[in-house]
Amino acid sequence: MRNMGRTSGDPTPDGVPERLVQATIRLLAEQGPSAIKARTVASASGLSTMAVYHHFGGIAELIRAVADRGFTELDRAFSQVPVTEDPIADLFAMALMTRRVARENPHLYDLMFGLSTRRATYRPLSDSDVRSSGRSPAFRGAYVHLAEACARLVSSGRIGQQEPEAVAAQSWSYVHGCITLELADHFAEFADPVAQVLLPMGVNLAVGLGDDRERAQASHEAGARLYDSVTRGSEDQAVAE
Amino acid sequence: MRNMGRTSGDPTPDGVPERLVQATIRLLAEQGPSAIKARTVASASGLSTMAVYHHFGGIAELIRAVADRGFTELDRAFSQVPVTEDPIADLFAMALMTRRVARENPHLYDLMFGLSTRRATYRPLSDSDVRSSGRSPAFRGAYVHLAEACARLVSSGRIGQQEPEAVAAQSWSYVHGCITLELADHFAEFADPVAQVLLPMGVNLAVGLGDDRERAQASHEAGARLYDSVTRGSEDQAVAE
DNA sequence: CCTGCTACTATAACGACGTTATCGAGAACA
DNA sequence: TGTTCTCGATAACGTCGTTATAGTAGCAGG
Repeated sequence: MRNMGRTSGDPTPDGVPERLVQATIRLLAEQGPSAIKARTVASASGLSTMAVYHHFGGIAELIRAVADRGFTELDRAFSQVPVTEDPIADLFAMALMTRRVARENPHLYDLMFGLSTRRATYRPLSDSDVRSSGRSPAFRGAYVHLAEACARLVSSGRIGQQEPEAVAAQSWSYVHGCITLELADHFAEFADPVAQVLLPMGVNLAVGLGDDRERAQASHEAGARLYDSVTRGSEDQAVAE
Repeated sequence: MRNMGRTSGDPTPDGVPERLVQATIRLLAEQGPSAIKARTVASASGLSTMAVYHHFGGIAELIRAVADRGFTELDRAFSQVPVTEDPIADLFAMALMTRRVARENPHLYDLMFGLSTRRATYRPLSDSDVRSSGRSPAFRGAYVHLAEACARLVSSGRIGQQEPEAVAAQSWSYVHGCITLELADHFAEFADPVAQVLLPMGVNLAVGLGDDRERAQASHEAGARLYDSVTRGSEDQAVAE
């Protein structure tokens, strides 16, 4: 609650809050949200339950910090996608990145976009952890990647003249909907949900936005190659253990 | 757990399980998921906590029954949409219906599609409440409306020849993504998320699937009229209190 | 050295929760 | 009437989030 427990060094801080957040993320991935208890995360971190309350204020704030960490990881995943001359390929690569992050910790993704962690509690949310527009800095860091890619797409003239925010909202809705339904096992009838739903739907959306089908199809393949090159290059460097 | 507490009368059964489910739904809508406790739903139903365990087995099963009731309401909402000669208009009306159900009880919608209620617990899910394909009968009842509309769309020849299941998955993903992001306040920048995101994106998806933009636009307006006629005709008869 | 202060943590406790054991009320039936 | 069963109320147990209390370590000044 007071400071971060570290005097210097920004990458991979080894402070107590960091240990609590990472232990919570690990419990979330291994045992689901029902395993997140004050005593559980404390003992998994080698600490007492008081550490949770001194550094975060309670379990609710811890969970919110964990969800925010999820957006930080999404931001880092988006940062690995290079900016090419094909905005739709970039968007496809970001879609596959989002799916990778979601599948690495489905419960964390559920926490990031669920309602229970936002306004469920009685907080007036006028605190300092919510800065300018009601969303956390980590969230906006990830969102600007999407918004900038959509802005590049509109300014390229490849699709019709329309608001970049609307394009971003549609792209985001399509990816988020696909991922959520896949995580909830609603795409069990598809052997390869990416090849059968996510990517064809992206091509359809691009065509609906005004792109040519051939170019959209080519961007889909370019985006898949972009994703492969990025993920193969870093090869589980994001896994912390 | 044993019977339904009623001897006859299928519509609006007044048994104890029904009272518990409706009390839970009401608490969910008014105070969020954190208000769902055994003592809370019991006292809200004028009963003791034992009623929950006699009829459901525990809070987890109650919540699952509540989520299933959500699909029952979605099924009933879809049943109110008539089958016209314009499948895309029908799909637009169903999309608006889904958004209406979701906004009537956002936390219930979150429960229906979240991960926490499915495989979070340690159940092997080989029970009898999951019948044929891993989904509840109520879910499949709602889903067939979507699947049949997509089958009508494909067989109409209006879009390209493609698998109806893929069309259904894409339609579902798009609507579910839009609704989820809107419920999580991620569309706060849009004054009218329906007119600015949901409906234009539906037109784009229809165009991407192979429809003409003019016909898709006309179906969008026809679907909106269809939705208005249905909802204005029943006018809060679904609200149980 | 001791003293006071700060930052943080462990221990123990309190109230609330999910769950269960036990028992009583009422119906069905012989 | 007696038996059995269903069902729900009461009370209890263990766990949870949270808090009060007390303790440890480091540091400044004497």
